[in-house]
Amino acid sequence: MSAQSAYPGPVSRRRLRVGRPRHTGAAAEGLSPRDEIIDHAARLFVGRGYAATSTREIADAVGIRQASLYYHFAGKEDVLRELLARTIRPTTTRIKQLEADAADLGWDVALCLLLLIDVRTLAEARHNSGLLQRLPDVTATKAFAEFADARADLSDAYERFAANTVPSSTTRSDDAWGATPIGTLLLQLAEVVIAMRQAGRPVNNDVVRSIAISGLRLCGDLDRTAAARAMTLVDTYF
Amino acid sequence: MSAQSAYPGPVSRRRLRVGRPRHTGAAAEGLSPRDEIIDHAARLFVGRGYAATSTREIADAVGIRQASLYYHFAGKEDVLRELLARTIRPTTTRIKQLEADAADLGWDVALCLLLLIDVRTLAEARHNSGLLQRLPDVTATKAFAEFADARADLSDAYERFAANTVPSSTTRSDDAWGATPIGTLLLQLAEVVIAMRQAGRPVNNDVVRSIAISGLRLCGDLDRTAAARAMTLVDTYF
DNA sequence: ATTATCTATAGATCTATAGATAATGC
DNA sequence: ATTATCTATAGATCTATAGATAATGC
Repeated sequence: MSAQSAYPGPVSRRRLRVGRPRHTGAAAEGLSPRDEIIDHAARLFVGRGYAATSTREIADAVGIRQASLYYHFAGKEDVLRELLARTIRPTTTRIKQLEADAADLGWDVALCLLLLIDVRTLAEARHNSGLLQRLPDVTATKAFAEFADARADLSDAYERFAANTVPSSTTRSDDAWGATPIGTLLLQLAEVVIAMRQAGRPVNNDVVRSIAISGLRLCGDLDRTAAARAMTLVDTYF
Repeated sequence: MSAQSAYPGPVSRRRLRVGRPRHTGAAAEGLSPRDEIIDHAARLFVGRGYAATSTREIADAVGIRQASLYYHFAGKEDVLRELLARTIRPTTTRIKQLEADAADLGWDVALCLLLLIDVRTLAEARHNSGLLQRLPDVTATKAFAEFADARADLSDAYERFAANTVPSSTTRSDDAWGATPIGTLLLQLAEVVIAMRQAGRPVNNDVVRSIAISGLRLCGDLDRTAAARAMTLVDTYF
């Protein structure tokens, strides 16, 4: 109690940030300014819509002036671009590694791992930003078109993993899904967690496991051991 | 061929509309101006989002000036209000009649009829406007709050019909749905056609029948004859 | 007279840019 | 010097209102 006023000690140690202070004293809660913006934008976009959220509302939430956003992002759509990218980036960045490891792991385990990484990314995002790709005001943007390309690459990866999991001739029964590629179905399977979160249902570990098992079943593989093995490995990849 | 030029006969009969002509010659295609606005607004709201669609875009699509919208609607949100109302109005207006007829029809048939009217309303709307109630920029409006009240009344009606269909003590098994009322589940069952339309899958007669049967199953009734009977009656109510 | 449009515009945004400023880093 | 903010503002919307106008109806 006596020493703390003698010198600028740890008590007043919030002065670790370069740059002019914010007009609200409010500093980041451990996040970089960029991540702060992303976080508040995600909350507002998901809660009120993309087009309906102004850059001013985002800035107010962060505690900075509207114009200060433009130091970190080229514009509102650039914020959206980053948000959309983050919903699949953890998955897409691990495709190569999983594909290389698949010979050792088994393609069925690798496929489950891809699904699990995808599901957990969507499930653990703070604000269900996976929802954004379903909003018409989002799908009308250029940023979405770029995201759609990246998502198509992910769909292709699912397709390759599925093709290696089970001989293609025995994979599919031509049913109501028609000619929809198995990769598309697997990606949509992962994305059911978006609807679950929207409905307010928690995505617990049982749900995550069920999705992995269902993914194998879609490929015609009824063995559950691969899914169980993937569940034990997912943390090392994630 | 000879008499038609002698007097202003049916050939030049497009001059049946009162009011100043539109700057584009474009007259309505059989619709009232109000319905024209509703139709184009639905297409644009569903395709690009509510907040992202300006009143000018709607007016341009209709072929009138932006300000002319305000003769027919109090504002943009009033257009949304009418669009949302139309997604349940055919159903809600028939609740009383169905409830009165239920003693004769049987409550199971009446329940199926309510579901079928609901489903066909959503399925046959030109622009999948049922989707609007899921968009964040829509749910943030006052118009949506009013719609939510009306939709809650519909949910209550489903609840009553379900309660009369099967003795309540045997109705539900307490499963993953927890304490969700059966009326809520039935309404959400009807609304699956929104997602089906969004996914581009056609909502044919088989789908409609399946939904009626599923509704009875949710109530614990495995008899299909009530659903079949409702299918034959639905056109007389719709 | 009534109806359904039109023109013109006010006032409130909203996005983005230009340039100044107040911190820390070296 | 660098970084991250700030202030001020231009220019482009966007919604809604006021009042004029060009049809038909009576």
